[in-house]
Amino acid sequence: MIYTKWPTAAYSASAQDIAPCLLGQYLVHQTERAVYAGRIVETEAYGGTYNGKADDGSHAFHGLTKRTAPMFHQGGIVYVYLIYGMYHCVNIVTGPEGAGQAVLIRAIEPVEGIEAMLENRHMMQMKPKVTNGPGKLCQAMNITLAQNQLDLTGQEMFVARAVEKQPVSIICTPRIHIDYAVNGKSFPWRFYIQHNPYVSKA
DNA sequence: TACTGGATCCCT
DNA sequence: GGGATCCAGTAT
Repeated sequence: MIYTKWPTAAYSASAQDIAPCLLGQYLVHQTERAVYAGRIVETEAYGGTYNGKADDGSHAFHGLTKRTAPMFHQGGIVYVYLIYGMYHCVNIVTGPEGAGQAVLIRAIEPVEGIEAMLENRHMMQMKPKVTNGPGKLCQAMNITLAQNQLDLTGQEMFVARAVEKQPVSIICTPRIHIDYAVNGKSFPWRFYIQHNPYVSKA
């Protein structure tokens, strides 16, 4: 499959603006073993402010640290982190240098490399649970800390344009699993494609 | 040097 | 509803 890569300029806007734009686009990870590609169906924006309140649900809220450094990079790189000691989450860094913003990819619909995805997930047949969650899609697409800070203008990982054959409805809700965030808990920064079976539950 | 808890997942 | 599993961040 031929993919048209997003240009650097596409990552200069804020996370909350880019998060819904990523829906329907392809996330591609090219490895020696397989080319993984998935249609992004669910995202969450992190960082910045909403109604004048800082996003205390973001890793960037406490400032630049060793772990969160990629979030403060200029938009257009990947931020991968280890969660609960056993899973990984992949984010698209956005905005100008120092902004501390990123879009978490919460779910994808497998497009290419499906056999390898099933192997990575130890599953025998295609089901939504293969990639309907941030940890699941990373395991399926073999995304680990080895991919942290990758430049999205490179060949290994990138976002590709996709033309939607039919218009899709985008739903906007508060984000998931950030009850610890006093302010950010209610920010309407989760976006997903309505009725898509690969969207995570909750 | 010790402690705490998490942008999750899976099984019970 | 709870356990797995480990490291960054924070407190001693």
